[in-house]
Amino acid sequence: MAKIKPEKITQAVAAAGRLHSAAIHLLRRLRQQDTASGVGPAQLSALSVLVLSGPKTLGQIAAAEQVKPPTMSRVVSGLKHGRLVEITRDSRDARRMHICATLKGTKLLQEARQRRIEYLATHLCSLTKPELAELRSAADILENLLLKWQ
Amino acid sequence: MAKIKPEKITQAVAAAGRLHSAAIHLLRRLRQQDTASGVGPAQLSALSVLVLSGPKTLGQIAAAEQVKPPTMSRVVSGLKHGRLVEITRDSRDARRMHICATLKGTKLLQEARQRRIEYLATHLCSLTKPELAELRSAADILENLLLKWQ
DNA sequence: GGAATTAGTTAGCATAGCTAACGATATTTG
DNA sequence: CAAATATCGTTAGCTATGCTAACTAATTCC
Repeated sequence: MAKIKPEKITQAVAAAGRLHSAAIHLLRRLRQQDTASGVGPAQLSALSVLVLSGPKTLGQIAAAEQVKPPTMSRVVSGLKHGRLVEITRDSRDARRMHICATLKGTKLLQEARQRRIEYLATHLCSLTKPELAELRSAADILENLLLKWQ
Repeated sequence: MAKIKPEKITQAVAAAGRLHSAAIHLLRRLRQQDTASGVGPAQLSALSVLVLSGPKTLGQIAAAEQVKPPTMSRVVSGLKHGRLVEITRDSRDARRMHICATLKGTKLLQEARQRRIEYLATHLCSLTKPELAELRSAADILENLLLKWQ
């Protein structure tokens, strides 16, 4: 590990505390919009993986959601029961399953996502343009960092 | 409602989408650090309200956590069982209870928070100073907005 | 062919969310 | 003052989501 200036650590800790708090409070608000979707948070989140990144095996979704396979097994079972996903066996490896969002599932997720984004965007409109640009840029920096750190 | 330029709405929606995604991915990472605390997420979060904002009634914590009273009743019961909070009756209104973090609860929360913040700060150190400053500023803008919007 | 590994499931437990219904206490009102 | 009403919290009972341990089935490795 490279040596890091103490000054930078101080700044990083300060930024971390604020980011942490802001992210928690933001998501707590947006979560309220999800009740309209009629599916639970875990199902909605798993569905978003499928819709945004295409078909996956059960293990892949579990890894993406940072959850153990038995948990995801039940979540997927719920999605299947609601006809939000379709499941096919892998022709080469019969242990694996390919899980794919149905049209109904895709629509449901996009509507849920739109509710969250519109709700947030409405409130963001009370900011100035430079503030908005700053938020967008900060979100990009953070997403980029998260991609790297695993 | 005041009229808003279409251009601004476009910017707001773009910022909303990125913020949403960044916040989700960030908290998903940080959440992993909490297993070390030995208490569930709802208990930890309720405890943070008490430690950061002082003693509260059950209804106040429920409102702060955006949860219904029966849910918070059970969460507080768990905290009490773990001796993380202390409960006293209101002398003026016997229906109300004052819930207060114990020393043990305060320590536990501060350690849990420190694990999250240190973990995040370590990774933030790979950013440049201007990027760090931008993140901090964005978090401030967002927190300020969240305070107002209720 | 047999052992080890891998993918997913089942069983059983704990935590957390909800609504409905209840008890106890305060407050308002006739 | 007494009765109706409102408020605060709990209990009961449901669903959803997280885990580990133990299992089945399929594949891969020796």
